[in-house]
Amino acid sequence: MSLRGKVITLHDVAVRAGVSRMTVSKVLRGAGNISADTRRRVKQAADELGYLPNNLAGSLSSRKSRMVAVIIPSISDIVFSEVLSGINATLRPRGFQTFIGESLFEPETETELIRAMLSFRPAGILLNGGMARSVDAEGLLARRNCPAIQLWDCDRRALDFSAGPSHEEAGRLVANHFLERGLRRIAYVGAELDKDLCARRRYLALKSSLAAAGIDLLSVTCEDRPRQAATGRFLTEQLVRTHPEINAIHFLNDAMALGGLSYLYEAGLPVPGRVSVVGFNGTSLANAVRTRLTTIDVPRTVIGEKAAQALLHIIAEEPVPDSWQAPLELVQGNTTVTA
Amino acid sequence: MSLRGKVITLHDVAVRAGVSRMTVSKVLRGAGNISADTRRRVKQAADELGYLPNNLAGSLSSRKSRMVAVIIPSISDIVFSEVLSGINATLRPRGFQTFIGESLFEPETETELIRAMLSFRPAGILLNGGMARSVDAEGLLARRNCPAIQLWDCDRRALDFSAGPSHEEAGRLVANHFLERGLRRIAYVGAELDKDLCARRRYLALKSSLAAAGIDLLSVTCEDRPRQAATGRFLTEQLVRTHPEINAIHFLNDAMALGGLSYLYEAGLPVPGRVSVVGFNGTSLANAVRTRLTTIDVPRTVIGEKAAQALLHIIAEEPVPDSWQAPLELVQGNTTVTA
DNA sequence: TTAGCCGATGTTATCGATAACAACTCGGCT
DNA sequence: AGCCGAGTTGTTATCGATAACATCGGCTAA
Repeated sequence: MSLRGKVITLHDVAVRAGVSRMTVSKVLRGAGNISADTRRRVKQAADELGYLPNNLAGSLSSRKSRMVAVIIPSISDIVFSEVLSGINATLRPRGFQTFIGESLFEPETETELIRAMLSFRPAGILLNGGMARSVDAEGLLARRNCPAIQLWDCDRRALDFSAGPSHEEAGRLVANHFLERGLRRIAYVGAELDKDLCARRRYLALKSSLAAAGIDLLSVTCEDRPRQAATGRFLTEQLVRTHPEINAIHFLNDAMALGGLSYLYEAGLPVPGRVSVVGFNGTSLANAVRTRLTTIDVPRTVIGEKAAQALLHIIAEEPVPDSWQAPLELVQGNTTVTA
Repeated sequence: MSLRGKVITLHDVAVRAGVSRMTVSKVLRGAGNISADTRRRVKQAADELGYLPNNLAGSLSSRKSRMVAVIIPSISDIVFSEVLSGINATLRPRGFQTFIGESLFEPETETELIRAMLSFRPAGILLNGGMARSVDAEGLLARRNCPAIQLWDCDRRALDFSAGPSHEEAGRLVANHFLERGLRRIAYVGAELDKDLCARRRYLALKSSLAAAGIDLLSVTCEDRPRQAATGRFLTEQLVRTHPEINAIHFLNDAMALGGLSYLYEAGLPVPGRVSVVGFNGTSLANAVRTRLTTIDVPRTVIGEKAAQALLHIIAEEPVPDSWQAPLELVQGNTTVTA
């Protein structure tokens, strides 16, 4: 704490403006009835002194806060950053500031973040559904004193509100897409399914939908590599080497699918002639040029907006439903044939 | 604030454990001399009640905190997320929690974030250098009461410590790379240079290095599109249409370079035969497969680590230098010819 | 025996704000 | 004149913790 000079408090502003601390507090919060003249003097004094309110004291006293905690698994994953931008777009104009924590899909890290965030008594907390949650974290959330909202998962309702897609529906959509095109030698490529339970749910839905059609889904996954392009490429190479008969692949997300595609191109396996590919998320759609990946588009920004709106309603003590299910759209690209 | 039952405070734990509040406080912080028996009783009581310390009160009273504020321009930009992971890797084991804010390169948003973060009296604040900063933000930082560290910019020393590359050096490196290969019809492609002052500095260094060699740099930029692949592609198309003579392009970052490359391939312009391409950051190196972009690799994670280490030193009141300059390496790929 | 010290625990004041209510001014009305 | 109420400002208690110091047995050393 390199203190540079004296810390300015309400008291200093009050002395300078020639009023009481309470009056300063009211002016700066815009509360109560204060004469225009006093308001001006107080504001000027605060400006001149460079007064910065101490939120620790303010929130402690009022038992209110305009801070919203958001805990996401990975800030580098475009999916979550777009959800976040929807959240920010909704909350900032209402005077709330979001503080973000990154859990890296680690339950212990998530638990520590929840503890750290809740101990600042935020106005609300938004966290990602569909990841393993520690017993401690469950306990913290059970005794929370602010609204809590689940993001990215609508299958498993939890907390005060859930906003996200049905991952089971996503798995079924992919299954139907393959089946409609007569593809029967199907593989799934993913990573970190022990951590990303939403992805796991998509996988299981795909598997069981195919099983219902008498098809056995081959899965190639690993738990110790990130859910990214390089991993998609690596696993695809393994898959093609060991199971050359495969003619359709569903990837955990678009990033992995693009990595897989790069290998397929290089290996001279025509897409979709020889192998059909489907991703998930729709993050690739923005930059799609030569390769337009067939994928399931998820309205990422809207999910953030809906979650934030629900939070605002709960704070305002207005009734809200228990969830919002994000619509999914299977977008036909050129990595699978048109039906 | 959906309060669920009573909020548990130190008082409740104290009553349950049959000791005073102070004793509970000491036990839970691991401070002072408390008998093993008392410690056990207090911990058990806290567990049973599900006690969660109120950081607002604690930090207010002790004037200390283990929260570190990090404000980055964009959480979706891999560059910053890797810097952040270096920060987290260093701070978390030391018991600090980072709270992240996203400024979107907007000075007003950054100002509000600085205000919001500082009003919680963090143990330190890390912010991105090289973006336009409002007068208000400068004022807030000037009167801050915690160490402040600048990330990603080492040319313009500021705050208590700066960790980042010299963007001027980067510009010169690219200029030399082109000159050594006899390339003289050179263009720069970038976006949002009014916001991203580091990129602007690289651009200016490139421009003046080339000018010194008698070469006029052509620049194709736009201020209202993001610094991403799609923009790189769009601008490259414009560039090629209007200036077909160009035979070397430096892009603001790797993402834009990859976008540009996708257009060059499609347009049938061989790389590097017809056009040489250089990026910046090194983010593409991880996933590089067919196309290995020539780029300047920046040790992104290390920058975060150095910044965090400096913060820890300052907090411990140990002396630190005023900056750490990140080494830059121009990595030869296959988008420029080998010298 | 008794001063002195140590480990263990409690007491009091304080951190910097806000809630709730008290008090005061002033003009208008009866 | 005296009362009322709107508008304005101040007083007191409180939020939930920690710092600093006080207290209190018991045990050691002179």
